[in-house]
Amino acid sequence: MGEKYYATVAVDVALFVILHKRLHVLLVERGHPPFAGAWALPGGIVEPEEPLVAAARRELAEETGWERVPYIAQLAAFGDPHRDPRGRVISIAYWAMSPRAGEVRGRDDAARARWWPVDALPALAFDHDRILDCAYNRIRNHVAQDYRYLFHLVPAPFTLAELRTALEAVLGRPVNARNLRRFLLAQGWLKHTGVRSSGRGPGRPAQEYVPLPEAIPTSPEDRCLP
Amino acid sequence: MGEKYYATVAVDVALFVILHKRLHVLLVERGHPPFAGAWALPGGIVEPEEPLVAAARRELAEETGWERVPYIAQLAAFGDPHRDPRGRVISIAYWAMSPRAGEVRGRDDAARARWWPVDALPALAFDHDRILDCAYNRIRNHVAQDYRYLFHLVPAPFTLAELRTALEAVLGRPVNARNLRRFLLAQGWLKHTGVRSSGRGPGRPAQEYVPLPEAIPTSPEDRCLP
DNA sequence: GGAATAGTGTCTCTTAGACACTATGTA
DNA sequence: TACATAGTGTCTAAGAGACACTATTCC
Repeated sequence: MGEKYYATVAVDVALFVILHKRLHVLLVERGHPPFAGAWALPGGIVEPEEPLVAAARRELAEETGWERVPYIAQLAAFGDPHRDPRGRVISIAYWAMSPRAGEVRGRDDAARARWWPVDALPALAFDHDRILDCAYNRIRNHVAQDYRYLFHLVPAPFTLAELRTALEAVLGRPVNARNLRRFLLAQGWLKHTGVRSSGRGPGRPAQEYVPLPEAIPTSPEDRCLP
Repeated sequence: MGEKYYATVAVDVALFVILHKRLHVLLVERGHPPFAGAWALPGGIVEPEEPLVAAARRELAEETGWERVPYIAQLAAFGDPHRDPRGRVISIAYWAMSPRAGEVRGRDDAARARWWPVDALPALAFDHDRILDCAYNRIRNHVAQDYRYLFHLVPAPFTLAELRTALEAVLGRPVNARNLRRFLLAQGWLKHTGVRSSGRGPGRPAQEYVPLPEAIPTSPEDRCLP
């Protein structure tokens, strides 16, 4: 294998959050061609000495202004020969989750960044619709298989109802409250903080919980993926 | 994103088969530096106009002499800045399965290719031990979650005992024959071919089955991954 | 007959689903 | 009080695990 052929290597990131009881993803508006004015996943070129996941984190930080997202994992490589009209670009896609869903500032004042509900997306640049499809599948499957991933989507301390709302947002279907409660409490993942949330509208106040540190899934970064 | 930086893009493939009731993977002996003489996953550079999975298939065909493996899926991208001493090489790894486990011929007479049991591997070139670790995890998780993947590891027609042997090889632990049989027959995945295998040693001959075409998992190639 | 492999009957335990019920807050 | 949300008791059905049993072949 002689280094015969070179391609551009980029990263793109699908960052998911829960907003207004719905699953949202971060998109940025492109300021330059190609696809100027279209919405796209945050991303960019990998630097020569930069690990892939570091590039993903850097691009995310540049778009959000946040220093660190608590969970990020590789999604897949997208390398269709003509996915970028400028030439061959292989994109390593990542997916990430954050319990913070506050203001995001764009890369500069020209570029806008905002949260979009995953079930009402705009048209996307490049093959980002495919990437996002893939990422959405991934987060659903992961969360469905291990509810502990919810701890990265819901800020602690949380009530069991908040966990359920997040789960329903990710799965896109209602979840039986009784069964979820029974399951979560049986796992021993949660520490009960005597505190009760109250004052938020009518209804009985709920108990608040914090996840045990060892129950929080660690970010695989670029380690082995299941 | 101006095309500032270029890297070499390669593919590597972990092809799994069942051999002598054990899970094996295809490795090739490197003929040239770096890592001359060491064993490595089959792989090579992606051509300019070549889709990634096509490159993976091509490299596999060159190493095995087989035209087509029935299942191949993307594993992950490995892009550590110094994983290749010659410079920056991003490798897109694939994993594949085949029910054929016969002779493989090397790329040429100089390069050897052979099957290695996954639980007794030699030292590997580059970061291929990490890739293979990842691939082994992947096949285990996939098969454990959906036994239909076994149809790509066991040549049809097969007996339920053959399926069980393959499953045990992949999972690395014994599986209860009664429960597996009950489960498989309940799924309606199998068509009973009246044929009975016989003449192979002592014991009652077993019924033979063929998987229904719609029960055979299709190769995702580069479509969305779960 | 004995060894080896294929296949069955059936009990238990765990878990998910469903749903009616009670508890405690706000307006 | 009515209403909304939190939380409990409990029946049911499905599936996994275990294990003793029968069936059919080769030697």
